[in-house]
Amino acid sequence: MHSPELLKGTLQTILLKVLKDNGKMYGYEITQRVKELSLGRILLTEGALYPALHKLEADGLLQTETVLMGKRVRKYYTITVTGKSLVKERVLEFREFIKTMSAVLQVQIA
Amino acid sequence: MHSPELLKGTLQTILLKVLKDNGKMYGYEITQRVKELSLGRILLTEGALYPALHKLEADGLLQTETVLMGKRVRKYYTITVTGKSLVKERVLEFREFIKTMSAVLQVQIA
DNA sequence: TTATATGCATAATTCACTTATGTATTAATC
DNA sequence: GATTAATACATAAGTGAATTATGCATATAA
Repeated sequence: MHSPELLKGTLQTILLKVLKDNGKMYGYEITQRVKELSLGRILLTEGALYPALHKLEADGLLQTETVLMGKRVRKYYTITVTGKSLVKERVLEFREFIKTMSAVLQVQIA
Repeated sequence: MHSPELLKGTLQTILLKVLKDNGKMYGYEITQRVKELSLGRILLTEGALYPALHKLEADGLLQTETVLMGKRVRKYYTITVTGKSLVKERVLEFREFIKTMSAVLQVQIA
């Protein structure tokens, strides 16, 4: 597991990117996908996940659709057009950040 | 300038690494060096810098020496042995974090 | 002489996160 | 058949590292 400190500020970007790449997903599914992609190193907590999703929805970056699976509720999230354009920026910004940090820490990346 | 969100959690690592690489330095000097290394993209604020330096000193990772330059006070910081071993870990941890994030965001690094 | 740069410091505030708690269904295990 | 783990959502309280604001003081440039 990574130090949670480093994760700060990356959650929105992660959520938007995963939703952009995987289409319609629900919260729990996102946590599993992120866990998988990160080889178990990023475990999203519910207390961070749901408020973040709600905020992204309120900001018009995601839209939702609630579905009843048997007796259980599932809330599916889809990225909006605005969300897609933002995620591009955010990922670019993250790459720039990595470059800058590599220069400051004098480390080789990749 | 980078989104300040991403910087969160990296300040201690930056301070320790810069001090490890450059030997004895004072606060203001560190801000200038980081600005230089980051090509102006990381501008450390005093409100973040000084409390962080004080904490690192309190934790035994840095040690200080106060010098009078004319009428002006300068507080020089040096990294301790404990600090040196920690900075190795932290930089490694940051590299791991980059790898993980690259996998999650599906971006090419370097 | 007035603004900018140098140099340190701390207090109030913000905000994204962690931790804790709550509710409920479904599947696996014993 | 009962209990545990996994699935699925949600919110509230607390934390802590940062930002913003403020304060003090010297040195240099315009």
